Amino acid sequence: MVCRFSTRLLNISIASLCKTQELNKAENALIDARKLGYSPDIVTYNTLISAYCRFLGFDAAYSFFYEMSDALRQDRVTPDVVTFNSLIAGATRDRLLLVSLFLFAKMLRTGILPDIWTCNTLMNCYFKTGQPQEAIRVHQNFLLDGLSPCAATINTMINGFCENGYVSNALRMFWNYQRRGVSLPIITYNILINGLCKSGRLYEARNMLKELEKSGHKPNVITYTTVMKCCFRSGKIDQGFKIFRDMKRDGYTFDSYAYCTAISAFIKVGMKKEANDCTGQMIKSGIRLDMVSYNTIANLYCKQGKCLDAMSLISEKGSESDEYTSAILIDGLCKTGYVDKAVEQLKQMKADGQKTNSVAYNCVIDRFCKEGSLESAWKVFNEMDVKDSVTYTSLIHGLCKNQNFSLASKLILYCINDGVGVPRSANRAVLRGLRASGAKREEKDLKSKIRMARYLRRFEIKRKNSERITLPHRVKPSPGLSCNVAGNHCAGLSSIILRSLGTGSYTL
DNA sequence: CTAGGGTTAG
Repeated sequence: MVCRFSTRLLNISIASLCKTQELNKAENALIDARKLGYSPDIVTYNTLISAYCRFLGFDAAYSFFYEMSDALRQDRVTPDVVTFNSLIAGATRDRLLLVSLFLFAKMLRTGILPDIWTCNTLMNCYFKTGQPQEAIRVHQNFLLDGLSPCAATINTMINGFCENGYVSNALRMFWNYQRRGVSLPIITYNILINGLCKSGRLYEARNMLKELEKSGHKPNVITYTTVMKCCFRSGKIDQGFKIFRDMKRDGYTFDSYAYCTAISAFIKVGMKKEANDCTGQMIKSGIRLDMVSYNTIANLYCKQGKCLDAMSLISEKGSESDEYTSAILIDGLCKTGYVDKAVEQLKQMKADGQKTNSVAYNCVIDRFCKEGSLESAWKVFNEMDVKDSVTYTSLIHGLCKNQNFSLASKLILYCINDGVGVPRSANRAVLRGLRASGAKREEKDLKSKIRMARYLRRFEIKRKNSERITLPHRVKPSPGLSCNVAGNHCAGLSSIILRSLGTGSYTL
């Protein structure tokens, strides 16, 4: 009895240390507890594994799991379905599809029955790696094996559809449940509002918000943050700030998502005082500042011309930084006249083997263009392996500034052929230049091509918005692939693994 | 334990 109580106490302590991201302390607590003769159970280990996955990545979690295998044996603790679900979720977070599938196979082989959360996590993994068809297949196979979907299953599907551009499938699923009188949690509404906003379907997003209110839910911080962000990205700036003020008035607790959304919008529209005040509030509120919060603060510093402060903020804090951090700092350097330093940083990034950061490159190219150093801009341009709309826009404007309208015109044609859209302002600058330099025929030609491309794009958006995945036929369990787990035939499941892992290389 | 919102460039 005493022992059980101690284990629970240990688990609670470890869980709270994990929550505050004090993983070293959590692990030490486990080590100390074992020395003192307390016995951790599977919950203790699961808590640590999922915290490792979340904060340090899958590799760290898996090494921990591996290093702990002796301890697990000594404590007579065997991994359970939660252990594997957590590991699979960790692999999913790092987009390691094959690792997820491998873990799933290992789980079945160990004789642990998957549950509905295994299904949710595997589906999520397929959606996140851009394979909605396979996600649907997982779903069907799990239902076939007798598991019933839970709310998270529906949410994972709806969200996965939205993320992969099949908002219509998501909506259809939502209305199907709605019609059957299934009450869906607020998360479902938030997912749909976000999906509709991001695909530019603002009218429907608005209706979904009304639908949420009809359902009896009260919009939460996430709902408001989603809608606020949607306003900013669609240019309804005042409406966005109104939501911000309403949230404050109604006493919603701001988290770092809400703060960062508002702060970034303030910065973008040049409301310096508000940006500063809001940042001050965020810091004073005592919420834990994560990487995105630091990126946002660094961006504020840079936009105030204090990019050296931004750099020391990031380096003081030590560890975490990502491609946003580099882009923010490099842009800061460019805009305060340290282009050479920015170029140095680009080289450093490449040397460090970081994944290509086109935003950072775009910042430098744009700076060179604005300075009129077209040659330097081309040099950076040629070092990029993925060019995008912003890259071309900067160059087009740069070329126009240098009176090289025919090359600018060629770039626009190249973009049209490649399906890369550039803003109207870039098109206009080139057309104007061609006209002024007397190239009437070229101007007319370009104009009609731009018009045609615009028409085709609108058409494409319309088509895409109504696109739906057709569901595959139900897969019949095939006895040959049957994987008998504790008397349960996981036929559909094993076929998923075999299909994805290829033939022969893995035995179940 | 596992699902939803936030940060960069023209």
